[in-house]
Amino acid sequence: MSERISEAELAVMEVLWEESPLTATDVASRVVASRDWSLATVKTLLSRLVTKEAIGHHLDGRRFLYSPLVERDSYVAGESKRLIDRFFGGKLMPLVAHLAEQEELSADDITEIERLLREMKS
Amino acid sequence: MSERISEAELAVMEVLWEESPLTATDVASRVVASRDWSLATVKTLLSRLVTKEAIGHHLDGRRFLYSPLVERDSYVAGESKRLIDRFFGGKLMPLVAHLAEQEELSADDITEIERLLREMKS
DNA sequence: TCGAATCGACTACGCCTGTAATCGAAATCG
DNA sequence: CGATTTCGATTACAGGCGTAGTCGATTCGA
Repeated sequence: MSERISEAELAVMEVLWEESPLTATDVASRVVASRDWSLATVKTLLSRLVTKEAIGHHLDGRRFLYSPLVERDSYVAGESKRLIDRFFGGKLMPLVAHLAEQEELSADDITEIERLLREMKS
Repeated sequence: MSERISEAELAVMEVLWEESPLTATDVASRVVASRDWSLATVKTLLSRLVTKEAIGHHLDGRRFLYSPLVERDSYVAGESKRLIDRFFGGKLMPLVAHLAEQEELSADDITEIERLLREMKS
């Protein structure tokens, strides 16, 4: 099952998560906004992602249209869980505490989170 | 500044964060509890960590004693921030919301977080 | 129709990572 | 003292990753 998606590949995934299906050229032109890559590089990343079954492609005339097979939400969930498992014994609370200590959450942030939690309880 | 610590190297860091200074052999015997590595492997990881300046060593007789140079807290903070920046636009709230949606938060977790937030407000 | 552009496939190549083995110097054991 | 163990240092090597170039086929433009 799902191999790990690398940092560079992730930039490609983000593009496809935002809009799909896209051709390799379309992906490249969108990805170039954030990374200075050649078309060839983007093509390599696309084919590696196909191999990993993170994205799929189907022929449209003589080129491929690429689409994500992995949902952003589930990928993000997996990565979040990895982090929390590795560093916080699988518990979210210590993460929140940790972040709270590090960066100061604004009073508004706190109120917002509290509201969210209250909603979640019902 | 600080190069990235790899997954395997992290297992070594965890040992040293728990107890230090330690000799290579000591680290190896502790790390073997979780990963099935040879002493040689642990030594390689130690020397790579020294190169990366994630740990330091000083001679004790004819061997080295190794100690972390990077604090666990600041490393974890960095990794957490990376994740939150990459996936949640740098804001904590969406992470909490996300985990809530994935149902990775128990009712107890929520109560605990609420208590924590209340403390933080004062 | 013929050259130019484009496509996907394949190849390249250096660095990092995981996982060790080996080597020479030193120390310890007998 | 000589043999064995133990250290750190050096070397190894395959696979993944970042970053691309090249090639053969196709299609498009003139």
